[in-house]
Amino acid sequence: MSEEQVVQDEALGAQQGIEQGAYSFPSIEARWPAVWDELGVFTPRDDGTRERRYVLDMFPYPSGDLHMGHAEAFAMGDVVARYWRLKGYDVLHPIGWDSFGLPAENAAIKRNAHPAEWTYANIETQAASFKRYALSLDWSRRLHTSDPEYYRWTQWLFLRFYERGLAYRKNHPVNWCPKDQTVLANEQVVNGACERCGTPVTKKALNQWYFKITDYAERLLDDMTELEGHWPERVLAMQRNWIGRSEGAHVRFTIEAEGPQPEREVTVFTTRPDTLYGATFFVVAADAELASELVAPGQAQALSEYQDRVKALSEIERQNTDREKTGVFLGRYAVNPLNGEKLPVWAADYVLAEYGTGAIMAVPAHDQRDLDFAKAFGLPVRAVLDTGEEDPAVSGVATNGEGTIINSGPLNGLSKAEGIAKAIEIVQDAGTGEGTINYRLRDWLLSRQRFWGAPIPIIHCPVDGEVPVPDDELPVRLPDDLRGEQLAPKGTSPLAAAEHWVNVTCPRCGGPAKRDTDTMDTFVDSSWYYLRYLSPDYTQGPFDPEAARRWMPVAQYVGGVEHAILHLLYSRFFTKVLKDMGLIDADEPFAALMNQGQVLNGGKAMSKSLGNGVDLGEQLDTYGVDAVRLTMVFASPPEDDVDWADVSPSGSAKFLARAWRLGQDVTSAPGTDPSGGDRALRAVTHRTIAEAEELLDAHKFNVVVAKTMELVNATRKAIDSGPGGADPAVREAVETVAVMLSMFAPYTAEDLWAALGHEPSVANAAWPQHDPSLTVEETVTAVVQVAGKVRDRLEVAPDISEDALRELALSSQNVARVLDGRGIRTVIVRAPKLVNIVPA
RNA sequence: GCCCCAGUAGCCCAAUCGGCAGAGGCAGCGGACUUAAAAUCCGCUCAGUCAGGGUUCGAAUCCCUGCUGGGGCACCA
Repeated sequence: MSEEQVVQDEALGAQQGIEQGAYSFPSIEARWPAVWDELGVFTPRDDGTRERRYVLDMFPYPSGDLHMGHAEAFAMGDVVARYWRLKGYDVLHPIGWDSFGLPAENAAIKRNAHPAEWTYANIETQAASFKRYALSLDWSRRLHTSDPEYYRWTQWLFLRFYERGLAYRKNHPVNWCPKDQTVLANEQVVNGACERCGTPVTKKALNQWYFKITDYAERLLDDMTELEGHWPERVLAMQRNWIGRSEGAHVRFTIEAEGPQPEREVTVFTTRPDTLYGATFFVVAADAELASELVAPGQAQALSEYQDRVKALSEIERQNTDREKTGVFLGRYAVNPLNGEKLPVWAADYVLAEYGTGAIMAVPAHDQRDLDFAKAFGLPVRAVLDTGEEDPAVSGVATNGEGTIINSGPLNGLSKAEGIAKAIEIVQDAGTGEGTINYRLRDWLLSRQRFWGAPIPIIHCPVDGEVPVPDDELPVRLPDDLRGEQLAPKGTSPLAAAEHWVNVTCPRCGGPAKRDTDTMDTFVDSSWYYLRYLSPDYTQGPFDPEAARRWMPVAQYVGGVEHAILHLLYSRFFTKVLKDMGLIDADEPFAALMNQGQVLNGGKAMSKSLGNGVDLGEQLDTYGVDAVRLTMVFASPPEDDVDWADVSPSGSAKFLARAWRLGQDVTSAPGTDPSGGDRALRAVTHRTIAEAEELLDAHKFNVVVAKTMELVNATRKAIDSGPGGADPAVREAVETVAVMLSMFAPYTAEDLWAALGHEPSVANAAWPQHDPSLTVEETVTAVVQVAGKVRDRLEVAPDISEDALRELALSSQNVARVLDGRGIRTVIVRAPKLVNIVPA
């Protein structure tokens, strides 16, 4: 018996299994998964016969079972995947797990186990839940980032980045979470606290690995223009903000010799070179090496005490912008290259070591922070910009807007913009500066002192220094004999304790050497997983470049807005590097992005601490998969939050039963020509199809559900009190309902499709073509307004001429009565819908 | 403090180009069916669009101001 035959027989069996009468979601849910698997409905053909579309949901982290948030996000992605499949695209919709990460490690410590045990057990639980949830996924491409066959390629990519100078190590003060005992990227510090556990972050100087994402700042920013209109505007805004491009100038100031200290140059970054003449002092970041280098011997003690005070502050205190300005004079003077003026050099914590050059020229008259500092230490304030506002020295309010430049020699009389251009010209000619662009973006700190991640494939040799692990020795596997307490955070990586693992011979000189004991940030794993799906078994590289050419970029990416910066920025960075390596053609990984909203309960995010969580499994048991999915989609537009207390899964279940019952009332045979069917119902059907297409393209899924409900209502009416269930239009309508529902309620739709006498799967049905001749109204209601108020309605032909409509409107009794003899000033005609008569 | 988004029936939400404020659902009310109830079916009620001003023949829609809610950034020179 052929495989096809088996499938058909099973489908037939399923069809016969449908009982007349009640809609019962448990039996429907039991009927179809095996059929879908058998048919391979959701495996892309990848043979070029159809246009390819790649739909991707952000892959889950395996912490316990799926929750309501997953249910929402994946329901949305599945609508897109299923819609595109109906439209005839070859859809790739894969799934996998982001399975490295801290929670697994913490669980392992608690249970004296290996993180893999907890991780893979949770993955199996989630996989089963995904299958129950009837997502149209291609399971054959499943991946887990913690599999050696996956992280082998994460390590391979690290080495390619290393070769290109994009991965490097430096000793530097970094964000440190005292609780998780690991470093954090800037992106993982929220309001001075650890994004994950909320512990206030401290600074610690450590030798750490970085990716040089700053090399790509400009492209990351510029290429956003091609995402415009396809990504949520706020995500683009957040990324722009994070990259933080600002135009200005580098200006070199000479620091005069002082005692044993020689003369040297220090560069500042400023966005306002037009105010150079207003500089009255000079400030370097207190925590930068520069401060210690510059300080005159007599002030060294004072600086050191100040630095201790600054270090004692938590990041939260430090970031409080209301704080009094503090600082210490360094006993040195900087020479303003424009006017030769000597400016005292101070160290202060309001200047950030990380931004610009870590040194600024202070222009108190036109910068509020500088002004606050000047006031605190009695430094002079000189206005060089006349903005018409009160003198900042008097008002205490810095004037930073537009104005005319004064007290500034060659810049006098110029506007702000002219002054900036002129000042840059002057310093450039003098060789003391140049126009430049500065970015707020910092390099990505990727090393972590934790166990459950991809080991950094570097060997440290006392002779050869950093030596990359040769490609053919990848993956550098995690040792599998560390468990429980051995994994506990101690400030250095737990891997350091695995001596048999750490001690190796140097690949270059053969001498004794040690492995790098840090692991990579899990965001490295997730920065390229969308490529691995394209050729999950490929062994010649992280992915088959040919497959990437066929499928990239992702046509629709779906996920939460919480990744607006982190994951999405990193993935964009990886894509650009891979393009530079010639491995892919795409500049951007995700052509379109949809952020689904959160699922709330009673106005609040669900959380354990609030005790207001709604259990997904219980919802599925009570209302059925389809009702939960439909509720998610129908509640609001995808990007809006859904408050589970405001919606009605029981209502959804009722509707699905109502739709399903239609199938039992269709008495015509499959394949019946609808053309002789009830005209009114056909009009509703075809209008629904036409509207649904536009609405789906605009992601207004909730409205598509509403339109489907209308069609169900109209069909019910046609059956009960219209032409009856034998009318061919009724079959056409119910078939359309089945196709529409297949995007939101796959089980019910499949059952309905079978009840109509069709072979599975409805997911393979073609998108119905709407017939425009059926959607044309025979008459339309034209509204007649007098002075904007509706005074009459006329039934007219849709193609009525303006003149004819004007005539009709003007002869209306109601209009004459309202006008009451007044003259007419003008008549606006918008045929065929409206006439507005404006009285004199 | 700065920036962005959103405010439409009791509630969730619709409303192409500026053209009848209402598609759908929840809740509520009434009716049919039933010995009764559930389920099902049918029907009904409900706002003038956060407030104020402007543009327009005409504004939920465009502009300005404010209020409320949500989000982002926050000593970034």
